[in-house]
Amino acid sequence: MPYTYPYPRPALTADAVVFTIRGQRLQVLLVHRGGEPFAGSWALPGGFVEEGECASDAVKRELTEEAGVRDVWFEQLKTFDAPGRDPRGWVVSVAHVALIDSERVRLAGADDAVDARWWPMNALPPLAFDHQAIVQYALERLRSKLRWSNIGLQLLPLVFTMDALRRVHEAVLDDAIDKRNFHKRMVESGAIRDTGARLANGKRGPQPRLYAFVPRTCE
Amino acid sequence: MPYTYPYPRPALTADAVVFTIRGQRLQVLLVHRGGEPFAGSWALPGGFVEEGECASDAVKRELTEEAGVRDVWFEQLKTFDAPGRDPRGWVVSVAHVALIDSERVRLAGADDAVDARWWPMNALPPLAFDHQAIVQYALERLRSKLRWSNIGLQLLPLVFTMDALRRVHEAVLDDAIDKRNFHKRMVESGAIRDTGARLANGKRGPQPRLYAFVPRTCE
DNA sequence: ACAAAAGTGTTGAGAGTACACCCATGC
DNA sequence: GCATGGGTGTACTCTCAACACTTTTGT
Repeated sequence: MPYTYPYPRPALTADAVVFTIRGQRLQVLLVHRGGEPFAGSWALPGGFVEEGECASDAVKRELTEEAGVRDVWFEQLKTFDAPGRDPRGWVVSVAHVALIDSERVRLAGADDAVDARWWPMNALPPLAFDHQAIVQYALERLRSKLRWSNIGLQLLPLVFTMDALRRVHEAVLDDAIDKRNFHKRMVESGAIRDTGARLANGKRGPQPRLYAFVPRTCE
Repeated sequence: MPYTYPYPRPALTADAVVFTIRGQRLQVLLVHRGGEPFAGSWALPGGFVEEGECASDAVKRELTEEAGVRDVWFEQLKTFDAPGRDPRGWVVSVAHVALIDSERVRLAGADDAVDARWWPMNALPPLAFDHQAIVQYALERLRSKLRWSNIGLQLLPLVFTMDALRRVHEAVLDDAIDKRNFHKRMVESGAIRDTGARLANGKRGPQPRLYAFVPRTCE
């Protein structure tokens, strides 16, 4: 390295706000901190960025390690670097938002000595560092993206019923959505495709159609 | 500091894409690099973040030093951290977008040994590092914000004519805008206020009204 | 038969877009 | 008086929101 910096350097972490839908509620993945600081409290999954990788690589690593998932949609959210946000010193966090279908997740859980849990968005425990603010910011981003993109599909399996998709939107936006208008909007947007198959769910009523993503631009 | 990190740390810089309107064209502030790497080529204004400050403080410093302006609107854009983006090693940049009225600017210029210049957006020189990509990303952000916010006002002096505001939008979006529809939209949005005064510009035609910001939420 | 769930169409309001002429002032 | 630039209104289209009944299937 032919040039040098006479500057002090921050530690760099990558954190992820991982959303999913469980029980028709929007939930966030949190890990229980074992070590100081904030030992015993809950925090966003994340970790240090290593030299030679970028923050999004680090997020990919974290998601694989702590949630056992690959090929997850995520994007950079914002960098949080207020002085004093970490009592250990100068620690800058590149926060990300990730969306996953909860069915695909296998939390690291007890076997990995990592205590990771889903928490409903409207009943979060106290969070370490400035993670509360990060989660709020992520929620706003998710909501605004949901309104003008097909991002909601990332929270569902590859095929899904129209009602499931609508419940995802309702859970994220925390508001009721008219069934007919929603159906029309989704079909006309071209984002989803009728697979022709129907779900035999054994419930009363006709068997609901199964839809799939149209594998186009999603971001 | 009771805790330590056994991790290598990146250098942290804060860069700014500073937009202005000059000659009815969208322009970007660039500085001529004196030292290696990329000596002699053009780059975004920016510098290292110091311990105890955050990236946005660093941007404020830069804007004061290199453009002689205070109280400038800016926001965080995105963090760029691809390995190899800086030949000196591991350097992470928190990029920002800033908007200023070019009349307020006093470029550092020759007296400060900093060679800073405005460049029209559609005729940029080759840029150092990944700054080309940062500028493109900033332009997209600016355009999308312009469509649904009053951010364009930041590019004008405190009072301005309706035509000036429209030319700002046209310069940023690179598209012609209908005069009447624009006028209606702006007035109805409540973002601007007729000051009652008119501009005596000595040109033919009636004296144009002068408008001012309504000092509300701008972000 | 009845209860539960899925599917579907119309109407009205508001936003946005296209479009042309008159008036004020300087020369 | 004429050339330049500022200022304004209407009609159409499209999007979005409100709103209820019929059909299918399980019990």
